[in-house]
Amino acid sequence: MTKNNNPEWTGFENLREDSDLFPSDLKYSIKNYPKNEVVFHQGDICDALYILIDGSVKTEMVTENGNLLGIEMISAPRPLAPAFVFSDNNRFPVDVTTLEAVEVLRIPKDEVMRLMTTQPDFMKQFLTHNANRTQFLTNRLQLLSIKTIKGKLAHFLLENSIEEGKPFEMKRNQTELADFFGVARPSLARSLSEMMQEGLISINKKEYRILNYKGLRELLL
Amino acid sequence: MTKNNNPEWTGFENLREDSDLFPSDLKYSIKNYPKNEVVFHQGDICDALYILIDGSVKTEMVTENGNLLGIEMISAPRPLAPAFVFSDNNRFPVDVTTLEAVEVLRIPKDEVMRLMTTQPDFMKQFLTHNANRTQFLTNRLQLLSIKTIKGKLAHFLLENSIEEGKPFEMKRNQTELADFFGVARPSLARSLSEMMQEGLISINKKEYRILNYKGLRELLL
DNA sequence: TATAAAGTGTAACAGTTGTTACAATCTGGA
DNA sequence: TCCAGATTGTAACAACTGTTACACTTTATA
Repeated sequence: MTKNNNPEWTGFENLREDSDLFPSDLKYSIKNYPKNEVVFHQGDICDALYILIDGSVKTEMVTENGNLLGIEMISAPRPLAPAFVFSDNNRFPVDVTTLEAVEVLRIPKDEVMRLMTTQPDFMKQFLTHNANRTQFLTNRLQLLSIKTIKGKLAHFLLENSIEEGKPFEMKRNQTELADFFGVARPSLARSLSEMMQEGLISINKKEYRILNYKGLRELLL
Repeated sequence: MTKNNNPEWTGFENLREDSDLFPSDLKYSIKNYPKNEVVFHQGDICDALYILIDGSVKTEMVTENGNLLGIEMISAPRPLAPAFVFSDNNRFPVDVTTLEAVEVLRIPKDEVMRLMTTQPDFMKQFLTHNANRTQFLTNRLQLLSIKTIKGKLAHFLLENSIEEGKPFEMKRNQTELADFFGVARPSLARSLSEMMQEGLISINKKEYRILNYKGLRELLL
């Protein structure tokens, strides 16, 4: 679900050199941020296209009650909330926080519009990327609409396991996973340990393994 | 939240006549559906841009466990899941069901691409619309991440009330509202009646009124 | 208007989750 | 290596929600 090695948004690696995607006179600026710094706050005006060209960040949504809802972890190169450049209420929907030192490219809105109209490849990439982001959001919706924690876990684990029986690396710790699901951390831990006792899964540090696919799928019924 | 009188997507009212948005040789087709018919199933391939030009539909997501999650009600004119034309996995994320007799315009994907490159106004409208849809989805995410039913209700009511003290019309019945929140109908009814007894709101048929704004906001803390 | 269908109010109970608290373990950096 | 902070395991209890069932009311339509 959280593929960050997606090749769908390219052309930024060698930005300072020539690029097919960009005209040579493109106006842009670059800004650096250290580790664990907030790049954007939820609600900030989004008046330009921001592209993460180096490093990685996490995004999370702050609920009115102060609870966090983890959204995703993003590795360069990828744009940050690109859809919102063009929305009527163009504000960031999430907090963006660096996980390491980060470099962010900024292209003003009117320059983005120029790119859209003059560079069909850029436009296509932009459209496809936004479409995939929408798909990602509907996935999150589906996950959140599952009512039980075990159901969410089953959905998540089945979606993330590459192949039957093979383990995979869980990139989130329990706290982050609980935020991702929008549940309390001890509740998640309880569900995990119950599923281990039931022989559905095994966990060794960050290595998760599904032991009983059929049983997991039944949690979704 | 569910504004359907949004003027953001126009130019389809007089489609059969001339339109600034469309070249005269645009290839398209039109299809009609009766009331209570499924126009698209979740998972159907989305190989074209579909625009609702008459009538209204509802969209809902079917969870793996068979539960429904109501998404929104859409009135013409508006495109249906336009983002997904360009996604890598271009499938409808929801069931689309007619609420009345409906007319749907279909523009093939390559024609959409031609429009995007030759009609800047169409492109801008498309981008803005998709941006607003993304915003809508993040709003749904935020709503779903609120853990208590009363919290969801408070969020929803405060967002929908136009002005302090003035009532507003609730367009959904309890069953639909429960699906919208992703909760069970009797649980929603219980929360509603408790909030009435606590003097927070009053309900008369479809007319909802907030009696105590401060109290409602406290449910979000 | 009569009648069926849809929508609503409510209750009891089981099941799940949140909260809080604390101990145990792991991990990164001094 | 050692220590402080982060992460995880776990328990008891309260709070909340789901499930099921049924009566009542409203609405649509034959």
